[in-house]
Amino acid sequence: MPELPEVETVRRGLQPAMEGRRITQMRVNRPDLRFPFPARFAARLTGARIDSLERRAKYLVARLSTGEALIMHLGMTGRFLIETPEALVAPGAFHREPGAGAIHDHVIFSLEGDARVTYNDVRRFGYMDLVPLDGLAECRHFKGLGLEPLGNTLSGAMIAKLFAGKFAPLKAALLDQRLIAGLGNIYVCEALFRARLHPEAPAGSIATKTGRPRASAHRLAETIRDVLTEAVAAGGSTLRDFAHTDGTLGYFQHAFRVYDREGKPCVTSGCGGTVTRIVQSGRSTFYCPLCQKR
DNA sequence: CGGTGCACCTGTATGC
DNA sequence: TGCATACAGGTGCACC
Repeated sequence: MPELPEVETVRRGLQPAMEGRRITQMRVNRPDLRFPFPARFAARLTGARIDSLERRAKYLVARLSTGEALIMHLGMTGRFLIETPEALVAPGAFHREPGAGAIHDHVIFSLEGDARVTYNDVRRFGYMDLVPLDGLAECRHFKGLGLEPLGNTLSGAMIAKLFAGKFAPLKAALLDQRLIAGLGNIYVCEALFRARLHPEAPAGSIATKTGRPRASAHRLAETIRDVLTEAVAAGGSTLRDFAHTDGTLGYFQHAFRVYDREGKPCVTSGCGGTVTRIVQSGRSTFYCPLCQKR
């Protein structure tokens, strides 16, 4: 469930259960997720207080009282079950009937105040790591990460500078976390549609030869910001994997204009186009061939 | 170096 | 019903 809006939604859901609380017990049910857990993972977390829970791009970052940070990436199917005495379900978490299957529960945090947070990940593309707090930005996960699209650095001028001279398609450039960090397949499709830009156009085409922004670069910066802001406000998107959630996870999927709408009419009034699906670098791209120009 | 394609893993939907 | 195939929100790495 994990583009920026979904991760931010999860962060907000986990915050009350985790922030300011000490980890009293860790259960780690396997030696690895996508990567092996770091050495003595459970021991290094047990007894630590979580001073804050933050987000960087698609990562969750728990700052710990031990001088380390717990970094969590949700991959494709990572999600959290949150159980606290105050509420059995929190925004951004999934819900499960008591006693229901737990075969993909990989990590369980027990926290002060009888709170419990369970990390569940069917495909295990997610991972967790512990890194020193000092020099967090230089750790191997964050070094080389591009700009935060909801920060104050995203602008038409900045995107033009990043994309200038690139022949990779816009779709690929927007998915490249080294340039802009946090977009994924859904929100790239949606932002390109809103900016009326063709996903196969060369990334460099939004800039002049000298790297100055064209009008399309400004449009793109604005639509990225807009779609992410709206999605965060909606609590992210809930896709097929989460059909059995209780609905607290978000409803932005109802606002998709192109994603997963192959064969449906373009929503632009008077356009008359049909949403089309193509495959770019092995992943589905949805777009309107009439609205979106190269 | 820039760009592309596949591998990683499990579950579900679809078609024969 | 059974079985084969395609596809799914991500990304690290091998390869041209």
